Amino acid sequence: MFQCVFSSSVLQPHSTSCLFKHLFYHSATPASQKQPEPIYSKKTEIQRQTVRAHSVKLFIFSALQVARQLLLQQQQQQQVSGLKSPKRNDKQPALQVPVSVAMMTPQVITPQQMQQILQQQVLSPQQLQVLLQQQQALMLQQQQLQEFYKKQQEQLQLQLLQQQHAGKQPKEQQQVATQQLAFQQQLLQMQQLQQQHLLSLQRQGLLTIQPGQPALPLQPLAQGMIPTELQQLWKEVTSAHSAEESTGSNHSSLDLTTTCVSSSAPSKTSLIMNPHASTNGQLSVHTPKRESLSHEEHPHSHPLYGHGVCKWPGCEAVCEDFQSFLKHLNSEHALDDRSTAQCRVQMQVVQQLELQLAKDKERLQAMMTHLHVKSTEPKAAPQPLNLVSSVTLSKSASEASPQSLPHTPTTPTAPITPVTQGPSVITTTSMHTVGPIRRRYSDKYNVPISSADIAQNQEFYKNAEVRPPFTYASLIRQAILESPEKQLTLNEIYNWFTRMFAYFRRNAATWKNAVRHNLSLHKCFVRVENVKGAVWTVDEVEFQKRRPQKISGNPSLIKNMQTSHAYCTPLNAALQQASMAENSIPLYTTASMGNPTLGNLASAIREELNGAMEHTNSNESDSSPGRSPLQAVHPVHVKEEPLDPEEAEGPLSLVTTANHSPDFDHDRDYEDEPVNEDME
DNA sequence: ACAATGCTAAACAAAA
DNA sequence: CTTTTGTTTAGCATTG
Repeated sequence: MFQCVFSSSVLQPHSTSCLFKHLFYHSATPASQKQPEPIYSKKTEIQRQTVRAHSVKLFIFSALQVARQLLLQQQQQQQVSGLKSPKRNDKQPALQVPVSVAMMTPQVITPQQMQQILQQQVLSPQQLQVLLQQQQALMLQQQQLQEFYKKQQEQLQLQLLQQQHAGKQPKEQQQVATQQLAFQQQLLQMQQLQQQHLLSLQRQGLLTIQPGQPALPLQPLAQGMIPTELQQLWKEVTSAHSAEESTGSNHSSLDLTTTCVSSSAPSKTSLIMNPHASTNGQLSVHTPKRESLSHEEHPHSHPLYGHGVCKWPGCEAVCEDFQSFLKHLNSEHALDDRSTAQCRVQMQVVQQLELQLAKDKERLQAMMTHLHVKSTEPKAAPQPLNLVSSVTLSKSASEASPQSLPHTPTTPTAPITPVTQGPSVITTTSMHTVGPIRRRYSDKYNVPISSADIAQNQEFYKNAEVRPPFTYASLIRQAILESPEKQLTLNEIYNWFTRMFAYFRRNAATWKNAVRHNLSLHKCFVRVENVKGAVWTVDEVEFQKRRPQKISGNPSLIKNMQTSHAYCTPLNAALQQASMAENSIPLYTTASMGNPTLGNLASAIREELNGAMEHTNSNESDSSPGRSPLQAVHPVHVKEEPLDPEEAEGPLSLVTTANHSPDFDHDRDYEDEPVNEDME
């Protein structure tokens, strides 16, 4: 009965590596829809275009870097000149500030546009991620500039005041004026770059500007995506685990850099990233420079410093005093690819945890509601409500008065991402509850992955409407083999699909047809007449027959594997192995039982409540079959040497806390669930 | 260019 | 008669 909560069908964060190109094999478009979504042909086109997008981004980024440096220089000079009490005309500042706020507002993709992209699944996850990061980086840059600009204005005011009392120094004034001009030019340049970016997106057809929205015009910040929304969207296209833990990643270095490059500017992101949200220094979004600055006042409260140890993820360098720590911070964790990569990973960690917590809280609430428990849980109760209300508001609010609720998930019109996560609301509170995570990820360089990861990942597919990267045949086989009798009726297979994958809770007609089609088509599925009808079984020999072909014949899977096995959480690896190396009969263990951790405890309990723990298959299998976890981190685009098929034969545990309750979804009819994938 | 594979759509039939 | 189950065919995309 609790399963019904899955219908909330929330897109969870997941790594790009988890969202394989394969996932986008199909559009989720119901047959009834008039406009068939772009599928294959567009895909290659987009891939090509993404390269262009990349270069645009690179361009923007480098321009931003230049601008940043210039600004820093300017700032220094400004400070110097400020001390010398430069003078100005009264009119000057006003004239020199033609750079309006609007101008500095990021040309971000609107939520609608983003949602559209997400829904159409036109972009690969990687591409989406890139886009999002791009947008985010742009905004952060702009916010930084904006902040600096404000400061500058204040300084000018100050100078003006001083000028009233002091003598005049036209020279200084001119200098300042030129600096101002330069600054404006930088801003202009940035603006143009952003427009270029947006234009390119449009040209590529990735963005379709809605009629109501001005094409290029500067949208007020509130209309664009606020950082929290970006975070949310990012969450939707990135995964639970640390995608590219790129110590050695050079390909994605750009992405990484852009993501965190300028989070020093106070922004709404701080709602999420606020170091105060984390007491143990898990969050480290601020750039080192900034940190050193901002924490000089509160020397011993640095979230990255504690017990004489640098708490930068994966660092743990010993620093006797705070000063040496600062030194270490600036030298070892300067703004470079590595730091930003780690920063980004940390963001993902946090986001994933936030999501997880939010979801489980919501479940708890729903459970309690269902059981008519007068909730006394102080924390859990209010939040779901909060979220719900925000969503109900969002539709009208986001369009009517965008600025009214800045942190509302200006929701995407789509049913795809219903309620569940308010980006910022939960975050701050939730952070306190999750201690161990940082360690987990900081350790990940050399620590084998635990079954918790696996369970977590399965949860992912259970809850995120992401198409599993497996063929129907693999899934069907999976379902059948998981059953105690190794046989299932068609309906039971259906139920397994809907139970295990949120994706299969919609478009039932389509995928059920596919299931039947596969059952009939493949010899490996054998229909066995039964007393009560017929059940389907798997002819393992037959199945393995096709296997070698499949390895070479399903390159998408291989590619997925290549990209994922290095840094993807093990479940993905395991699942992929399951679908790829189907030579080996996977060992089905309930890993979540053996090692109930934060991530899967709730689900374990849930399963238990359902009385689903019928079989504890003691087929002991190492959840992470001797494969090396994440030491090597590779960018998505990097082609790695093909995975050795032998390696895939290792024992793998597909966590399946099987719930064979036949009336699994009786309370919920997934059939013909209204799918409004099109934007209104 | 071709074959193999996978997916969707759809027609059709038999059973429930 | 409707729905479910099962079979089959066709067309498209991707990959090697």
